[in-house]
Amino acid sequence: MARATVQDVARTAGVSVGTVSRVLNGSPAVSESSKEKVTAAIHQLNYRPLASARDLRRDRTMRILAIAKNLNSPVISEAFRGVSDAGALSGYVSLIAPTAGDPEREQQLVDMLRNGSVDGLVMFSPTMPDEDIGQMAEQQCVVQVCEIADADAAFGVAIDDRQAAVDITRHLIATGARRLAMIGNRAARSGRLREEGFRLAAAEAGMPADQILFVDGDFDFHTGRRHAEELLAATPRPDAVFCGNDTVAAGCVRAITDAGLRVPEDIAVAGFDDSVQAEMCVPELTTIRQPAYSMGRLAFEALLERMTTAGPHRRGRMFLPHELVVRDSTNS
Amino acid sequence: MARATVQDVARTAGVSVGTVSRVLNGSPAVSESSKEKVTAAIHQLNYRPLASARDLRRDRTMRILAIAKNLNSPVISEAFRGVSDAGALSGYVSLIAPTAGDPEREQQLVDMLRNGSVDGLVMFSPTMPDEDIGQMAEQQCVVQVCEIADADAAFGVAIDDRQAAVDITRHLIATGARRLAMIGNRAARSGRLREEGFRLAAAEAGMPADQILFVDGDFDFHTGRRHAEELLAATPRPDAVFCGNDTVAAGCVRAITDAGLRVPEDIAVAGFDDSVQAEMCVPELTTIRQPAYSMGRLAFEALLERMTTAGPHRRGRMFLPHELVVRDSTNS
DNA sequence: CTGTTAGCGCGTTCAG
DNA sequence: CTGAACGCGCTAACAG
Repeated sequence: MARATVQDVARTAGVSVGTVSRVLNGSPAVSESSKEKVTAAIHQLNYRPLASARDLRRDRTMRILAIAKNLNSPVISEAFRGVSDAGALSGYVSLIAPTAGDPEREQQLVDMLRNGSVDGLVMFSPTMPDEDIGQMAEQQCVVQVCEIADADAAFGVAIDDRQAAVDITRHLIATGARRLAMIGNRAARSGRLREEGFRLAAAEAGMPADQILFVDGDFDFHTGRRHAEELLAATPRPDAVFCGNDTVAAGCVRAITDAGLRVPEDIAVAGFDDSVQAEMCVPELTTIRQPAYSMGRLAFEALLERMTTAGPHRRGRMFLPHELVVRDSTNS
Repeated sequence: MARATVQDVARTAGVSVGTVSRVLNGSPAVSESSKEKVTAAIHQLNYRPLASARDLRRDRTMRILAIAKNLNSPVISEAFRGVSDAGALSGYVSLIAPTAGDPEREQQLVDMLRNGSVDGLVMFSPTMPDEDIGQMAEQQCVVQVCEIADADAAFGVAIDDRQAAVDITRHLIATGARRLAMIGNRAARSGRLREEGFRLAAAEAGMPADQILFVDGDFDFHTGRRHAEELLAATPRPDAVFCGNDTVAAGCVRAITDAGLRVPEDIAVAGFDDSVQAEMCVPELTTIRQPAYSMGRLAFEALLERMTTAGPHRRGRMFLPHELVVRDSTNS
């Protein structure tokens, strides 16, 4: 049997399509008896309003799309949960899609906003240049989470990555670190900010910039492990390593341990994100906790504002407080 | 400025909407000069066809939706990558959404197929009863990956979880295990199958069923850790633990190590999935590798068949080969 | 309270 | 090769 339409429902219920539509949309202007007949017919025909027809008519979809580089990141999936829960309260369905860092795929997903496949966009780890995001944010319903582009028109919520890096680096220094190193990720904006903070805190403590080791890589375990091996070979050997995230830190700890050295006695290690990796690691990682869920909720609120109200919208960055979590991978 | 339509494009290009539409859809029956004028107008007006209107007219969306309990699972995200890549080759955009195990949210997402928001569904970890899936698979474009319902009309691709569990349990036994234990997850179908295989292999080796320890929990680190602590308190203490997945195994290893025992000398531990956790763990985990990416690709192929051809479709289960990966968490 | 009707923007006949 | 016109399924405005 083919798909039922409002027409079919109206016919079987013995009413007009207008009445069916009113029942469907919860209009109060329907008699009890009509409502019953329509409800029965809907049930009998197993009818569902066709999304595309409804969307076309209403000029909105009640769907939003989140775009991220990958879905494995605990921070992203937690933030998306916040987006999703907040969205559900306002009747929105939240979808997500990974780009794998491919600009073409990202563009295709972003186009879903432009062509009206979704009402709004939440961008987690954009590949496109800042200007493009700024231009998009000028008129479109887009918000950013975690990674915020340098664009005036855009709105984004994140933690202050630079300050968080300052905080955790200060902790390393306060607990005895003299020769600092960092395994970072310059491909990510947050990675660059963390590097900035790291260097700021080091300079503040009077450490000569040319004695600071820095290696660049991805946010993954193998990166951490391999790059830590490089650092171990340096002379003088660093006595503290700040890693761009917990997974990298876990790789770093692994390399140090495999080399027969102790964490934190020989080398202290700090991570970032307070993901489950931080607790899985031995020793457990000192790290920075991000309020990811709240970030997601707040991002949706801002997006909702853009989707439902005209005129100028909230702009700029919203920073949420982070928290230094001290565990056993650093000295006390 | 308001959104441009085909009308606007036609007007600026000095042609009819039909011609615009033909250009848009790559029809060969358009003169070169018309095509140029239309292309220029599209560019000038920054025009994009409205998805809902196009979907309504064409009666398809070229979008598919994957539904999973959560997005953090490495197997799921890898399988989704397979779906996504295969889908892209056929022009489909793949989206994914987590249910967090909430049946209501799952239903809402499944409804997106029924109301035509997407053309097809890939189900990873269904909450709904098997009959519902079977009924849905009867007429709808749905395929399953990893977790396959007991329903004739459905199609799904996975590994043979039971056999994989048999394989890895045999390995434990062959390398000296005498008192087996398992930390499983009966909430998941795959978890139940792995338990079956585990018990099968144990029985095959002549181990009395009442001497086999089993504890039930989620597929996460804390479950593994907490339940391993229980197992350590048992008398006699198990000398091998098969865990429902790698993350649980990592928790298990952690509890054993914290208790001052050695893995694998005192207690061997086996995981499942060959996720990155297996390599992060110390010692690295013996585990079962799933061809997740291929599973995703094949699932999409089957889905495509359902979406594009009428009549009866492929049914039943498709099992892909798994692989026992022996590392240091078990004896040799 | 209800029925009728006019589009939403697009793809696709069917004439020419 | 092109234009005109219809209708996809639905909601909302209007008339009763």
